[in-house]
Amino acid sequence: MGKRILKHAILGLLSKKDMSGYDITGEFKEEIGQFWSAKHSQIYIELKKLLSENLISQYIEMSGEKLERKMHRLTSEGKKELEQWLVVPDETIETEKDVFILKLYFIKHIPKDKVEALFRNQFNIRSAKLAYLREQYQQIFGEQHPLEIDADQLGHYFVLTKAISREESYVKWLEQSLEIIKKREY
Amino acid sequence: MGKRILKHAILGLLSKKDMSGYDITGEFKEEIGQFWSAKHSQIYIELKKLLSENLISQYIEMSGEKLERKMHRLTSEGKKELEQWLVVPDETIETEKDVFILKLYFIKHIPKDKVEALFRNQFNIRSAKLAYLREQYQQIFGEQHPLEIDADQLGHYFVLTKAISREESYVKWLEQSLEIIKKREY
DNA sequence: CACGTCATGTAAGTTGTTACATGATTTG
DNA sequence: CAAATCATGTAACAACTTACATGACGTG
Repeated sequence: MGKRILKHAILGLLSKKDMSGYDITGEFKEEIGQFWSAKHSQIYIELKKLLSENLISQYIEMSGEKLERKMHRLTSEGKKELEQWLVVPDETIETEKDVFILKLYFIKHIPKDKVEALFRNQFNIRSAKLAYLREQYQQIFGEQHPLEIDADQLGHYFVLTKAISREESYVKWLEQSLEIIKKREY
Repeated sequence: MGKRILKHAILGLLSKKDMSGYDITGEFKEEIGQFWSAKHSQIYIELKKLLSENLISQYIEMSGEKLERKMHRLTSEGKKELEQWLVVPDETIETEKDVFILKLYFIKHIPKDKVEALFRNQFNIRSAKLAYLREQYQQIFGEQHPLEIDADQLGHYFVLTKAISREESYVKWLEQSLEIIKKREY
């Protein structure tokens, strides 16, 4: 048996408001997508499973004349399942896979100028991500003190600050490491 | 077509020295396992594929009287394939999945005392990991200056420092966030 | 009216996990 | 001699990706 994380991620998203498969797909392109995501093809299949497990119910909302939005709502069973899952501490943490670092492990086989190009590429991607996350933070929380943040927004606050912290640390490490590369003869 | 990352990870590991499937499994339990890993069941299958693609060759080494170690060695084709893969910059970065943060996003549905327990659990796991990584660093590099590290060890150096940096940042964020949780009434 | 987005789904293939299966070697 | 580790493999299942497939709606 797998850990059924997508199942619970969807239940969690539906706990905020009713959503269509399309809406859920969109959520995974926002901040929470920094920590979990799935493609629409997987989401539609999972929604069917959740329906058959009676954890969610479905109703149709019309978007215009003919375009159907299949909306999904947590059942009380679904809410219970979510609440139970949330409080279980995870004993193991999965490998946070990172192909760039994997490649660096084999740096011996990369020509020096190519190493610098790889670093610059990562630096650009990570910096852009960091800038985007900081902008999001500004827009949502501005200069608000964490103790004054609305309870409804607290989850969002933690996800954003964690993502920002992760990228800040990544960029810093990239800068330091590139300095070392540049100074070394190898 | 997938990105065949395990394929290239194995080619990379074999570029250092000949290894058995068991050895490779072991490597993924060491530092590089912080950034990529696979189970033995997947590794044996991948080795077969690499053999059929002529990227590696196989020979038998005896370990005792009857116990066979099937050793694998990069072919020149395999080395070429590795070197080509290493220099291609990755334009997209995959989601670094983290179930703890996913759960936190739904903090609204977690009782306050359980939140603290979840945080403490993560703190313990991450701190232990950090301590282990720092110990590894000390053992391998001691007080050595990064500019004096042997070229053969440079990949190892970057992987270790990145892992340490990641966990330091994680632990720091956990501490700050737990403080906020404790101070808030919610 | 073309293009981008909204909206849902299936099919085929790849990757990854857990469990099943077996036997040898080493160490206390 | 028991338990841990060494060593290799297969089977079944679960998770994930890419491509295929279709059609509606809104805006310039």
